[in-house]
Amino acid sequence: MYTIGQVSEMFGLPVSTLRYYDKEGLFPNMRRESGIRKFDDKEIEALRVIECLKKSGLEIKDIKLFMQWCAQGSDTYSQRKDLFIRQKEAVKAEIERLNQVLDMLIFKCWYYDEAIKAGSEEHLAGMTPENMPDEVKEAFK
Amino acid sequence: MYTIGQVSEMFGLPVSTLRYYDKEGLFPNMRRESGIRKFDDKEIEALRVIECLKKSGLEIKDIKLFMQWCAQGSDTYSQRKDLFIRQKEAVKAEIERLNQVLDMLIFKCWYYDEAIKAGSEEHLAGMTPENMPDEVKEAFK
DNA sequence: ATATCACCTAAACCTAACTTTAGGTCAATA
DNA sequence: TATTGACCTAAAGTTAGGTTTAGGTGATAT
Repeated sequence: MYTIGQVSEMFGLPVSTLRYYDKEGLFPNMRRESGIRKFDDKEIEALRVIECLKKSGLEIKDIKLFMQWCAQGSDTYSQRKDLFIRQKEAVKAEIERLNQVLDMLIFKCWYYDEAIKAGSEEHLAGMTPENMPDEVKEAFK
Repeated sequence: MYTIGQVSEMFGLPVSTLRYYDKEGLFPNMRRESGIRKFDDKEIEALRVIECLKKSGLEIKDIKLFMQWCAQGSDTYSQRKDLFIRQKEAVKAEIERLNQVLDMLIFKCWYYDEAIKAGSEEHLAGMTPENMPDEVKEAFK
């Protein structure tokens, strides 16, 4: 059982953010004592899941839905599982996209390395992959 | 030499977005003919870089800076390279973060699989890694 | 000749996810 | 007793990255 200030410390989140999450319905049936929020283990675990789902790209309103499913009990297991499957695929896709971006960035680092060495970019204009180090070739498409 | 409509098609970006980028200074000294924007190869290449830097998490105002460096010539090679190095590290870090999120999501998929099989979550409360498949263990921390 | 189409601008609008502000309660400390 | 500190609310403000609107120009198709 923690106060909002303690939870803020634990998670490194501003108090205002926790209040905002609560207002958005991310902690359905959180306890209160004379108006003051009491974060139980259930809310702490919820917050961990919130952080995870947020990082996976889910919006607050959809996280709210998930939390409502949790409050509804075992009838919603498969909806919850499906959500996690969707987010899993979304994160996989995002990682793939970022790996392509990474290739391009690796190429650009090499490109400017060469440009700095030569003092100009001119010789880099009609470049073919043969003249590039292996790690850079991939990025050339 | 392309019109804004052609570039919109090529990149799958709304015309309004291209105008917005221009207004934000992402195409310094783009040509115009009687008021109408002309996208040359330089701008097309710029747009490719813009897409990459955006996906790497760079803000528009910093992309604008980069484009100004490009317009300034060879004096700014090392600043440009440093930027790409920074973004490369940022993307690497982001990929790592997402891999952790992915672990958690894999765990949750397994968790709800078990819960569905058993009809309840009760037996999952005091779980230790031994009872989990290999791919799931990592996510348990 | 008129209507449509692609282009233009400035300015208002939009959305998500917070953050800030202004004002208030209550308990403990100086 | 007065003030500090942790909590509360409702409502307004903020930011990034666009999108939409309203009004205008000029070339081509009917």
